Amino acid sequence: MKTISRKTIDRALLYIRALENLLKEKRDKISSSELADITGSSDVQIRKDISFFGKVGVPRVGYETKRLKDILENFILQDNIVHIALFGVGNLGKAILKYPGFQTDKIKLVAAFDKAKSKLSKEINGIKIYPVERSAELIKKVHAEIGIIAVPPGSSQEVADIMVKSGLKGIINFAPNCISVPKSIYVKNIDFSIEILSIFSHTQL
Amino acid sequence: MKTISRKTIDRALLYIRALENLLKEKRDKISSSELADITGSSDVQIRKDISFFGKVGVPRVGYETKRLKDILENFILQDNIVHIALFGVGNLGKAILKYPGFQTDKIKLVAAFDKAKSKLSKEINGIKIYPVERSAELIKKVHAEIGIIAVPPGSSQEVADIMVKSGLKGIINFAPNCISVPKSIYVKNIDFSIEILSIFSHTQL
DNA sequence: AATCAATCGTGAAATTCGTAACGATTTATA
DNA sequence: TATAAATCGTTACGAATTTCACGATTGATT
Ligand SMILES: NC(=O)c1ccc[n+]([C@@H]2O[C@H](COP(=O)([O-])OP(=O)(O)OC[C@H]3O[C@@H](n4cnc5c(N)ncnc54)[C@H](O)[C@@H]3O)[C@@H](O)[C@H]2O)c1
Ligand SMILES: NC(=O)c1ccc[n+]([C@@H]2O[C@H](COP(=O)([O-])OP(=O)(O)OC[C@H]3O[C@@H](n4cnc5c(N)ncnc54)[C@H](O)[C@@H]3O)[C@@H](O)[C@H]2O)c1
Repeated sequence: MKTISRKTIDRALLYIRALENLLKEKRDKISSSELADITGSSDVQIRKDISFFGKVGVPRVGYETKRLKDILENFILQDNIVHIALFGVGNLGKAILKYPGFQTDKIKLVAAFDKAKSKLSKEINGIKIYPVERSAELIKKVHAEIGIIAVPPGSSQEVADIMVKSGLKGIINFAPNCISVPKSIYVKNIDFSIEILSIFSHTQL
Repeated sequence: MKTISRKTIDRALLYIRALENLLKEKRDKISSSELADITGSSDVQIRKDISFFGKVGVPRVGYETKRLKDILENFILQDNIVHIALFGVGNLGKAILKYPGFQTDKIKLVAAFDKAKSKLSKEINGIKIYPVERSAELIKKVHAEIGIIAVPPGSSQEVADIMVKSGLKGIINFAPNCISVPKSIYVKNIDFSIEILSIFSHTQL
């Protein structure tokens, strides 16, 4: 049995997003080369990725948009809804609470926590903000799987520890420092400054 | 002459960030394995990366924190200051304008643009918000190199086109769709939803 | 001074990944 | 129905990346 690679999965998520947009435009067929143009990948790469899922396309025609999307989604997401817990309702946290992309049929932000009394018991976009002390209890109740760190870097490790204790299995960390967690927990760091510097170095070298 | 790989550069940016933090703690020496623990990399990977820059460490001792940071920075950033222009001052754009990480000695957000009349001529964190029509003119004046797309997905391509015309060389795109630009322009897409789904799939598979 | 332990640097092996080449399949059409 | 054109799927190849293995260097210790 062949195993799917992480890179293929991440690209497949891009394909899914593109396929959703195509469906909105009532495009019911798509070729690998068109999908490549849209996603910035290559046609061969796309066919190779898709081949993992079996023979999905038909020669001379391409892929059926809906069917391809369903196949990718079924494999990667399996009808799951991802539940998110947010830690830190400051400037970034507030934007995230208001983000419509986190209130869809696939992803739902279901809990928000902050340390500051002043932020508590407010409600943003229908989500109440709770004190961090209640996070373990509430996260278990709502079955959140993924946590977002949007607290200052000095508090990110402390919050990460709480997240692990609360049973979250994955973390997205916006604080500009590394956190250490058990290796069963998956962490993705997104550091805006590093992204900018990386892009800049791209444009230079 | 060997050329440095993109992956090495991106990891080096992580090393630099870690080294800066170590310097704040007055740690003047660091070994590859300690740096590996902090950054989540491996000690061999780190030595291999650093070896591109020559013989920097000393056996039995490790690396001199400041010297290593300087070497990495000098190579990758060369005393440059990166100037950023922001497009779209909504929920996310406002958070970005207030982000201290974009007002440092290496990175400066220098211009912000929005389409909506209501956002204009306000000032956030010392940065005035201008109408998009003035972007080409102002971006050239302040010599911005990198642009941030924080407008709704329906407007991202339109904004990308303006960015290219304005002379920006790199783009970070937070809108959840792909944009097409000349291939001399480097684009980095950051799609929060895809990141979440990717993390989720990690925790599942 | 000799020895030991820690750490670096690096060439080689192993792995992962992307690309290219090409046969197979399907539809359109003469 | 035979041919042509488009597109898929797959194998083989090559490039890039990581990991391994180990020699070289240094500082500490006896
Ligand atoms: N503002 C941005 O656009 C931006 C961009 C990239 C990264 N970041 C990073 O994201 C994080 C948040 O940024 P921000 O601008 O929203 O900061 P902020 O200061 O506006 O908000 C931080 C929030 O975290 C809360 N907090 C502090 N310690 C806490 C703890 N232990 N538990 C729970 N909540 C706690 C604070 O009460 C506050 O509400 C920071 O690490 C920042 O570096 C921010
Ligand atoms: N809010 C979040 O946390 C978040 C997270 C991830 C991604 N995003 C994405 O980032 C983008 C911005 O999100 P947001 O929540 O700030 O949206 P928003 O609606 O709050 O703000 C969008 C802003 O863009 C401006 N705008 C619209 N068209 C424009 C144009 N052609 N030129 C210049 N300005 C224009 C609007 O006037 C508005 O101020 C969206 O694409 C969103 O999907 C947002």
